[in-house]
Amino acid sequence: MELPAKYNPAEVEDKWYAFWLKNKFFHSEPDERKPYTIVIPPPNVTGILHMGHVLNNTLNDVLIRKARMDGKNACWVPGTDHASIATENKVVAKLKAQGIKKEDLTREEFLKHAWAWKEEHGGIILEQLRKLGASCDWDRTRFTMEPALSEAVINTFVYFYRKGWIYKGVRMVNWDPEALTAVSDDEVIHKDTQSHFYHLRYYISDGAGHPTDKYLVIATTRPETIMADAAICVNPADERHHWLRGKKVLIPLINREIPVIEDDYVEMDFGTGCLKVTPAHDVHDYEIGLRHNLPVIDIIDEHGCLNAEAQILVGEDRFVARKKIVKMLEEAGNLEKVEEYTSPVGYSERTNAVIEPRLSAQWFLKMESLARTALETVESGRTKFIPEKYVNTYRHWMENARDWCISRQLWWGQRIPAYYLPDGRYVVEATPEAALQAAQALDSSLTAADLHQDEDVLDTWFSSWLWPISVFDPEMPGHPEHKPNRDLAYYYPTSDLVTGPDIIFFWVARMIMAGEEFMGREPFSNVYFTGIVRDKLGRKMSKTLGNSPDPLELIAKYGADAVRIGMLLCSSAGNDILYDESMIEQGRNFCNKIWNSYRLIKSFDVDESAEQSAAAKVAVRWFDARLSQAIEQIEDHYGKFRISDALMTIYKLFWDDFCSWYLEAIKPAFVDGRPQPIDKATLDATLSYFEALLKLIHPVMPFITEELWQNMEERKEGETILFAPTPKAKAYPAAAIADFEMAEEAIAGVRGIRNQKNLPPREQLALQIKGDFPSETIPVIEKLANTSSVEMVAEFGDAAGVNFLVKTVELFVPLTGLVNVAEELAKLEKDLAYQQKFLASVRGKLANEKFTAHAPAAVIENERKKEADSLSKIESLESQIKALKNNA
RNA sequence: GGAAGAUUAGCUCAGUUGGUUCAGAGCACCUGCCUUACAAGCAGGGGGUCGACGGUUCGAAUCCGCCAUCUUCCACCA
Repeated sequence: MELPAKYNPAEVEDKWYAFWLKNKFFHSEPDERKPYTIVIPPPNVTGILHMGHVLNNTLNDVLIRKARMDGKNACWVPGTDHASIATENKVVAKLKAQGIKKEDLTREEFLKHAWAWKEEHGGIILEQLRKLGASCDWDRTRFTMEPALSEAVINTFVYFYRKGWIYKGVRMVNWDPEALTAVSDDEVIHKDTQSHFYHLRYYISDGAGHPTDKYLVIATTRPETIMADAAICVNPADERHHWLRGKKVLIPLINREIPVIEDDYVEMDFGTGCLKVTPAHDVHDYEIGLRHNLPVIDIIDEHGCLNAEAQILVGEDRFVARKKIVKMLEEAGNLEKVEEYTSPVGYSERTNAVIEPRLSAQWFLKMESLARTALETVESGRTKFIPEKYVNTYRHWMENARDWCISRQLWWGQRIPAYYLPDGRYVVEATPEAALQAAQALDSSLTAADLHQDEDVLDTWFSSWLWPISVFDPEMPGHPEHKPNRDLAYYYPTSDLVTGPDIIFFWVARMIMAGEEFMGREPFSNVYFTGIVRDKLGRKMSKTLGNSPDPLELIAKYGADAVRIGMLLCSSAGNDILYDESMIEQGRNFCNKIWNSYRLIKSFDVDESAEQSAAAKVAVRWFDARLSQAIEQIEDHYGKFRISDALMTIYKLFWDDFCSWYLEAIKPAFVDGRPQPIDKATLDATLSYFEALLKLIHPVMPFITEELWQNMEERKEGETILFAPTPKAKAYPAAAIADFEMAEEAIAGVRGIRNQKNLPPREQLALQIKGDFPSETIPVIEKLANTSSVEMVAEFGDAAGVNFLVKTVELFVPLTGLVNVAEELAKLEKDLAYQQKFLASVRGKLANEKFTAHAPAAVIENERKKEADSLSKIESLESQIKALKNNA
């Protein structure tokens, strides 16, 4: 079959992926081999593939394919996350577009819509991962809200509740008025926001609720909350305000009387030194309120609008109310001044709504003990972080972990298994039946209809923290006495986790907690943190900027292998990825290079009786060694998770060493316009090298390698490169590599002269070598430098020509009539000057007694060698200069 | 405000315990080539005071101090 001159990925990718699937090559079952396990960071069930996924899953796939070829039982478990807030938002938006309001639906009706949405959009992203070549065990696909995994979540809740670590409490939470739910501290993003600082006058009350003419001034950014004020607070040490002791002041506009109190919390030099205390709408104010027994007056409803408690502006949105009340205050004479002010404001990570601190009843999980254990897991090195710097971040968070607010006021998610009795007491049980039984133990007259389940669902992370356990054995979480099933016993702990540092607390830390709690050990050995994919200007990829390319379009345009290469080329661990499409072009070019090298090899005619040429013999000896050397380097890189370095090593091995040097050296010559046949020994060696290279690059480029590997020879039914063992390094003679490098430099020297002198490539040159040179490599030099003769000589004679050095060996190309003596002299003298300076510095070092006294022997030895080399080079340069002058 | 990390070629990054001729790689760039696998290619080439200053040392890109700039994380003074 004739191979086209360009590799066409579209034709081969689907074919081989289907072949892999049909043969269930990705499927893993426990056996006697060593397991290598990865659980996918589950993408949002309704998400679509973006560049971050491409990076993450390419890395995952490289690791899993490498492990598979290393003979391990590789298992990559895929799945999706129900992503409660994100998904519920999408469903609400979709319903809104259809004119349906969530509030008009019952919980059951809404969930029906949500499940329908999930059925329609869920799993798209998993299909997309196949295009990328991800070798997931699709038979093991999981979903965090599938029945078994939901049960695991509920059991976990019950478990921690019984343990006394889950409690219900009224707390100031971060309220997202758009998603209508509390979100955790970690889901709030603080951004500096331009706003105003309003200075307001509060008049002192005469004791009967009437203003006197004395007043104090407070500064606030939130004038719309004054109706919820419970006090004015000053620092007890602030003498400016001592006259206010025991006084009461009137809230502007509504004239409610509140006391002036004193608390150290107030900074004297900030604002006016007077703080309005609004316990219902500010975390710190709430704490001051607790200390001083202040009433909590809640004037903002769940949508962020003022409620009846506010008395004025009832029903207005908080930001509208702010504008209106400023005007009202101004008219009433209470507005002293307005300053421009930039302050940090919390935004919801999900909806970008301004977070409203709000008091509400929520469920919490105590973190103290879990965090302590999980910190030890990482500090002891049982779980390693790559790069290591994230251990610091992790430690800091773990040492300051606050209790985890696990309830969310949503419907899409696992509903909290707390059941309320009519009298307000509640029971926590895994099922309604168990709950009824428990409730009847409290009050035997109760029936199922009397119980009311908590309306809230659990934070999504409360299910994904079980992921490395629940994907294998969902009965394990919450049941420490349960005996792990076969899968869990075999695959847990997983090997490596590849994820972004942005979810180190959300997910990584909590998986470690759950792993330690339920399995008694870490969930993974290594966590490889990728960077964030940015555009080439360093900006985050976002829909609004439109700087996020569609990975599927890229795959269609360049091929999946090229996209994978492109992502890996610009990614080193822990650094952000500045994505640039030219990287993917480079990947495509590499595919093409591999493709064409194969076309060349395939074009060889073999002559069984032919002798191996001298050049081929040298090249084979060298590449054999070079391959082993490169394999050692590649393994070393993989071992340190330096994936892009491993890739670059293979890339150069393939392109530079194999194509540019080896193939050029063994390529049969043309005689009378026809290529000569190649000898069998060389062809066999070449094919074995090519196959080794395919195997080495397969984890990164699965498609083209399978295509060519299958094309190389007739393979058995169901045979695949996926399980071909990773090539192993053999012991090799270092001299084979060093010798060939000398030849490479000699060739490059001749080519350089040709280039400089504008000599046509066809014109043959002569070459003379003086010194200790590996003469067996001469046939390669003759071939690749296009020389008519290469001789080892004792002296160069007196012909005109150009000299150059390889290490300390002198080489000479006679070039009668083409040499510009002045130019050559200048060049030589420049080299000489450099060498003399270099020699002087080396000798200076050696003459320094402190150096010879302190430096290790090896270093001194090396300096002496430098000195000798330099001397010999100087001698050679001087003789060249002399010869050139004589010649002129 | 606190912490961590970064700063090396035009760009993205390596550079391990201070010592090989150590200042590197890939891309980009420049010059010459449509040479019989590949112009998505071949051959050759230029390019950096290792952020600034000071210190330790026989010797510093590497260790220490300080400053500058950038990134991220944590906290939020109304």
